[in-house]
Amino acid sequence: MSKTTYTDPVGVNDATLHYLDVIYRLTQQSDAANTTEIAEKLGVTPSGASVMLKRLAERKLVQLTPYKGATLTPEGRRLALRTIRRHRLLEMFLHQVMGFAWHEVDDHAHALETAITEPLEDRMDEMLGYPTRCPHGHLIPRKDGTLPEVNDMPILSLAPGATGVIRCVDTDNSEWLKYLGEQGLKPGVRVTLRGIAPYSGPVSIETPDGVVAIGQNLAEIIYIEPN
Amino acid sequence: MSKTTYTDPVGVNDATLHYLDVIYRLTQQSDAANTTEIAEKLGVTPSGASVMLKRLAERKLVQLTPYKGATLTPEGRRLALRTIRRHRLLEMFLHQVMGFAWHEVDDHAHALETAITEPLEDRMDEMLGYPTRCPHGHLIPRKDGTLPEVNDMPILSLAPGATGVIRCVDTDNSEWLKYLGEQGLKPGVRVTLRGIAPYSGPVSIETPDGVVAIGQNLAEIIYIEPN
DNA sequence: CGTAGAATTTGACAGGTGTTAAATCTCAAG
DNA sequence: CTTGAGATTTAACACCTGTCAAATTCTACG
Repeated sequence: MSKTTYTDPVGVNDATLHYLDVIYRLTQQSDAANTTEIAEKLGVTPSGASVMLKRLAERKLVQLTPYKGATLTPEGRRLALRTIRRHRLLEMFLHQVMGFAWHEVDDHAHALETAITEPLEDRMDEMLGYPTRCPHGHLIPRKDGTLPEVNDMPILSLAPGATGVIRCVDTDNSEWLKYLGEQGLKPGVRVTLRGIAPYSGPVSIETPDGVVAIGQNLAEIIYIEPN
Repeated sequence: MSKTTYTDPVGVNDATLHYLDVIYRLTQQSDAANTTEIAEKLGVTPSGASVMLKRLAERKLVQLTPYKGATLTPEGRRLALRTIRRHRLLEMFLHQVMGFAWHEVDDHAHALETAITEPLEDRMDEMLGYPTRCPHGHLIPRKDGTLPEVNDMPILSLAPGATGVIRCVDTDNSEWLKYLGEQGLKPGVRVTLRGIAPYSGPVSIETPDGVVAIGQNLAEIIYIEPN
């Protein structure tokens, strides 16, 4: 048997990569990722996550402050970014090449992200024309771990009357994605913010197909590049 | 987190599927797969394989006769055929859609075969036009577990002068595949057997590009459909 | 038929990832 | 400053898959 392996040096397996991925995403929004949040995202108990975090810390993949939270070390971040790059390239591939809808790709990509090999990653990148964003607009890390510079702003941070192009719809809720897509609210679409009703009221957005009104919970995941 | 799962009922994980896959292939050639062979194919020790086989037998996936060998149960065969179907569809996809060379696809497909989801399997099948064979000519099991009927014969079983179309090159040795491909000996090519030198001498095969001579070890993996 | 050598299994153990239940820590509110 | 709820960790354990070394079984040959 040939036993050629394209995977990383020993000890970096699926579970590890999923932890690093989740920690990376959580630390985008707060300083450190807490155990319970990590556990929730991974579908394990907090005690299980706690044990695993300690091991990841021993392996120098995360910086752990007990009772406070976890952060990635440079090596952990490297691996997380690699996984995220693969995830988002896969999403793009599934959408553009294989014709899956944008709300379907996350789950499939998740199943594949730790299994694909580097030549496959590179080939997808090439076939897709070296994309910088996934179908939802999230940035695809480059192979060197850097991220493209962008100017995405929450649509809710703009004043009514502002126009721009939707760049990112930031959620992993596939039903929300499906709905927003049906309303024409997806990356690449030029929109004008028409109004935000007070007291968490509806947000009116004008698209080429007309004006749509959505709740603020949905509106707050939409990011646009103002023009 | 949505946690949608596309994987099988509990307990059928990567390792299990790889065992079933290997046992299936080994039992194509002999009555039962022996422990040492299985261990070799999987890159584990015979004792490890022995332990695992006992567990697979407890789970009713293999029929085990101690000291004799293993056979698949109907359920084991079902899972093995599913994995093999996915492996061969992946090989076809990697070759036809993504442009990998036929000697490169086996390793990549192996890494993915236990990770892909059913919708992905179906979509690949569709994109490929419901192929019946992988790039090397192995049969792709149908979803119901049946296999297409074929009339493949070892080229060495024919008399010199016989002609036919190469249908299968039966090896997982990527160097052999590369070499045979370079010689123009791959599925779909019409060939004529020119001669077999005695005492394990070279085998002469005429292709549209000329006559090539290869060793009998290579010739015996080539199967043709006589015309 | 006996026996040596190969194949196989068993036993003892390890490492990874998870669980539940109990202990411990943190932090903000009284 | 105390305290109690919630977050976190620890302890004890389970399951899977593997290892190595020793015991066992099979088989083919003299």
